[in-house]
Amino acid sequence: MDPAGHLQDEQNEQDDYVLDEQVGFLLRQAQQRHAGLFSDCFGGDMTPTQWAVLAKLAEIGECSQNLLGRYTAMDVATIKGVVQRLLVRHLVLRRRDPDDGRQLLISLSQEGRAAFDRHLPDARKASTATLSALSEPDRALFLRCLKALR
Amino acid sequence: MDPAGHLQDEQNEQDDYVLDEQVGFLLRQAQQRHAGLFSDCFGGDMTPTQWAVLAKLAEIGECSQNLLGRYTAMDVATIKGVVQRLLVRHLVLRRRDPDDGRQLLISLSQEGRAAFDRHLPDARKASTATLSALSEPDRALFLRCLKALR
DNA sequence: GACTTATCATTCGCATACGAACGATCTTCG
DNA sequence: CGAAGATCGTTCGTATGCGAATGATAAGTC
Repeated sequence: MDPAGHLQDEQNEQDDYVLDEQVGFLLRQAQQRHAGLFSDCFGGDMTPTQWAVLAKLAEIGECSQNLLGRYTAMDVATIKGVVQRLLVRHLVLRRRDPDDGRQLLISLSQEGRAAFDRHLPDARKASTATLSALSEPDRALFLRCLKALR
Repeated sequence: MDPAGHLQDEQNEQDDYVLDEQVGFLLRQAQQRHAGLFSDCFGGDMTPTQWAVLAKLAEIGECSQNLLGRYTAMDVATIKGVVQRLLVRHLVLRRRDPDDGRQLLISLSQEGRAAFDRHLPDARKASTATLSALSEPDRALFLRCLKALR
């Protein structure tokens, strides 16, 4: 009786784990795909994280490095490296907060503002290209879902 | 009434670029969230990529390192490192392909198989936890969308 | 004012990720 | 057979990403 083993608790669960159906695995691949498209649209000139910093600075203006990291979803160690690389390229400015000796204030340089303006169309292209496989209503729902599991 | 406020630049319809609405930015955060949940579920014992290799090997059996990388969506340089770390932990075996001197054949060790069996419930928990913010129908649609933009 | 706690930045170590260059090996074709 | 091209694995360099430890500074408490 019951040779296929429908013992609802154990082996049934064992067999239906398919890697290609798992959120994490799909999320990783989706991000890889987006990173590739992003690089194409930007001509390899900038990474998504670097762009995120520029875009956030353009949005809110000067900001402490720590807060900037929180706004752009980056660890303190990560934001440090990203800012460092943007500094080398003279796209951002860094100064000590005169009112709080702990903080570093980061802002867009003129070059950084120009880079933001110049690449804004590329950023839109990257977003559009990434979602191109989805229908218009699916895109909206997909973005809502993504935000929900943030 | 100029509800958008004062116009400091020639902004307007160009400047509706909001970082927090972009797919790439949301994808990155979703993956960060999942990585954290995954680590929690696994007790920090394994990374998502390492688990992907184990799960794929459990699914298809012995496999060349190169093909394994393609199945798990990893660059040749990446899969090399992941396999190396799994080798150190004795979770996988590696041997030269007797029929093709270029290839390395990777397979699960007994320990690796045991680790897979032991962690399978954790993997399910991680997937479920990641999607916990979505309704049941939304989960299915979300996964379909993720697969579509792979 | 002195002590405790909190916050910020830096650093280290480890683990993905990918492009590019390289050598070794297999396959194909002339 | 032998040269050309394809495939596989390795290595290097660069860029996220995170946990943990450390030192500097600020804020809160007594």
